[in-house]
Amino acid sequence: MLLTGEYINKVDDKGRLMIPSKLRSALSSSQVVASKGLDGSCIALFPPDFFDKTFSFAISGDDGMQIFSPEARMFTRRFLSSSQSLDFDSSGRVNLPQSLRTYAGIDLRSEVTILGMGKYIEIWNPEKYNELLAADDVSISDLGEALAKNKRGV
Amino acid sequence: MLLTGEYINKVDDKGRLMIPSKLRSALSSSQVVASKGLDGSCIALFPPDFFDKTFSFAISGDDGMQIFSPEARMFTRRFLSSSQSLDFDSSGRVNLPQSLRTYAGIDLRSEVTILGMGKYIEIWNPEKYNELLAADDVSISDLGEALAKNKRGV
DNA sequence: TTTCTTGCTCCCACAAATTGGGAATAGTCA
DNA sequence: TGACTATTCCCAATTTGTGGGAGCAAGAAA
Repeated sequence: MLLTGEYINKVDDKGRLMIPSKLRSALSSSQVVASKGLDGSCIALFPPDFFDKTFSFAISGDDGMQIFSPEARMFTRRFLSSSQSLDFDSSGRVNLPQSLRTYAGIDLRSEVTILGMGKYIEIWNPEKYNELLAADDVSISDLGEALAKNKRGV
Repeated sequence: MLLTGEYINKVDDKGRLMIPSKLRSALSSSQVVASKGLDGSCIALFPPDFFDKTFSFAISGDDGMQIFSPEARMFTRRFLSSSQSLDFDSSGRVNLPQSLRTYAGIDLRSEVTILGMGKYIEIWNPEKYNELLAADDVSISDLGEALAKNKRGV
């Protein structure tokens, strides 16, 4: 099921964040893998099976040869090493690790923007998120048109 | 069946909006997908199959490779992440998510303009809608002529 | 003009989601 | 080793969401 919707929630004073129930039920898993986001300073949460399928090529690869690839090693260092799996507590909250919170600029007791990105979730400091949107002011319509064209071309 | 007509309805104090029965019956579905509108700050409601066909290319697909496209990620963030599917309740109401209401400037207990847009529905803050119309005062006839010419050209 | 039907609004009750706090466990430092 | 701090887990209270129903209004038919 697709993860969609935009939500604003607050990190509590223990570093816990409530994941909205709509996202939780779309996840159909009591775990997520948290890591640095691919764009800018945010936190990404992946369903475990999607994470494995999508990123594990960098470390394993069927033949195990990726260990001789400098790019794969760098990707691992910059991205995979920051990832860890998190469990939901009985109220649907996850404990965001200190290191990722620092990376994303998310303090205790602060608000965050939670984005359903289809296959995964992004968690943003609201100000940083707005900066990202403002930095790139192509209209939604133009962006979609370009993408659709590109897709047809491929 | 085409979605047509212009209606004024009121959002109730729980954020629910009655969709006029003419639009509901033209939809022939007990669900819609709500998202940010493509022009300006409004809410768009799409029949689910139309939405999937038209927009979800950026997030669906089992290969997950779109996750490595920065453009696809940006499109997802700006447009798809705001989308959620909504069910009609037994009285023909849908619950407009807080984030979309904020985006469109629609408060609880306020009036909205509902537009049948052929394949989909737009929901506007009436003032913003009037501003849009006023800002772009090309005649309907000229608009139609330009569109028709464009179509032939392609 | 009256009656009937359908759509709409408002209100209430139940269910689920969310929040906050407290107890227990694990970890750290002196 | 003991005390202190941090972390995890769980429970209870509150808030919010959801669905249903009654009543009103508007329009159609007789």
